[in-house]
Amino acid sequence: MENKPAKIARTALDREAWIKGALAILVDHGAERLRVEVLAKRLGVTKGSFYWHFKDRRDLQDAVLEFWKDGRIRDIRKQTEAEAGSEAAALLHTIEVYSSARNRKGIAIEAGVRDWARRDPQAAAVVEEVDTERLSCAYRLFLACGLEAEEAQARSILLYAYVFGAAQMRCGKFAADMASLKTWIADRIAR
Amino acid sequence: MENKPAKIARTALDREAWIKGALAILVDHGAERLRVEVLAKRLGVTKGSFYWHFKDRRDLQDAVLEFWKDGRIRDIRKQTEAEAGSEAAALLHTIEVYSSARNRKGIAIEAGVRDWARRDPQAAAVVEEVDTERLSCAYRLFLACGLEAEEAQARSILLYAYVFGAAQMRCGKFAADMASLKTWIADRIAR
DNA sequence: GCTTTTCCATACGCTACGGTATGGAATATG
DNA sequence: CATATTCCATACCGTAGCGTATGGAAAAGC
Repeated sequence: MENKPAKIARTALDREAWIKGALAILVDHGAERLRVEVLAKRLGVTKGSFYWHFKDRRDLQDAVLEFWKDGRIRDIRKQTEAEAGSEAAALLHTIEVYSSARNRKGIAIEAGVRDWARRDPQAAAVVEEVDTERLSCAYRLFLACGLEAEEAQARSILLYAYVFGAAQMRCGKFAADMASLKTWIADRIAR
Repeated sequence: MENKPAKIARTALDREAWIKGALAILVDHGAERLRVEVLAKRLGVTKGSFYWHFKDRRDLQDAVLEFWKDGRIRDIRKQTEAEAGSEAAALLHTIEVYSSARNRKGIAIEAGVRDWARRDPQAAAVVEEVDTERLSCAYRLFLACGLEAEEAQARSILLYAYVFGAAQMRCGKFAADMASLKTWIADRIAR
């Protein structure tokens, strides 16, 4: 009936702290479970605090989406920076990063947002913006590799469809050694 | 000797009618919105009826998953039946069918279940069973095409990762003429 | 015709959650 | 020191949904 701490010394929360907590819930329990009171409890406060920082639940959701969108667009631009001649390597690197186990957290958030987008128009709009940006980045790299416009488009789509599809599949019982298979696949897509 | 008038004329509901209704809700609003009272209202009855046919909400969910699994396994086996020599065509046909707009309903249900599986262990188990069966079917076709075991595995995974990834992407703003791009991609995967 | 079984309605208690209203403690500010 | 602002707690209302208990009508069985 006590035991309030469970967290470090409480400093004042700001919007970003709430957004970070919201992302954690998104990962652990999905967008549907992103509830005001649940989030407040997670942060060790009550919803009285929440409604100080946000107008309502929708306000938080929009803030989370905006935060995610900005980060993803910054990231894809950084990942696809390539010096002349190293564009093919950048493509393989991008596939690696975006489907790597060491990017677990990012993939989990991605899955949560993408999942969210299926029922929420605002989330869908943000996902489409991010997807469009990513496809454009890959497209530029493929063009720089000397491909024709149409093949560059097709490969870009194949690249991202594979990456997101793979993250969603359960094929543990089908293939044991994923690593070498992924290498083969990445090559098939990018070269 | 039962008749099955669609909705208005009140005939006694059976388990399957509830399951079909549940699938409709799954498509329209997602697994999270698959609620007893909502479903009952959709079927024009009250939940008093529901609890006669099902023990509880979980009982319905399990029934829906079982129903879906059986259908999907029957379907993939049928789609990948191929006479000797036409295995490559069967592969292209499979890609076509599973990513086609004329399979809209099936894709929508698929998305709902796959989405559901992210938060529900029972759903996850069923999805894994279905995925494993599908991968095995594709794998057999690739082998019959003369590929080595490892490449057949890799292509099978690429095939399904692409199909499900594509269904999840929003690339309307990126590419206008999807049809020809999809043909190119299917070829890249299966040949 | 009477009883039993089938299928559904109604009513109830309970929990979770969104949003509001208001007070209160801590900190900053003059 | 006094006041204002910031940040959060508490209390409350309203709705949605789960599961149960019970009754009732209609069909099936005898």
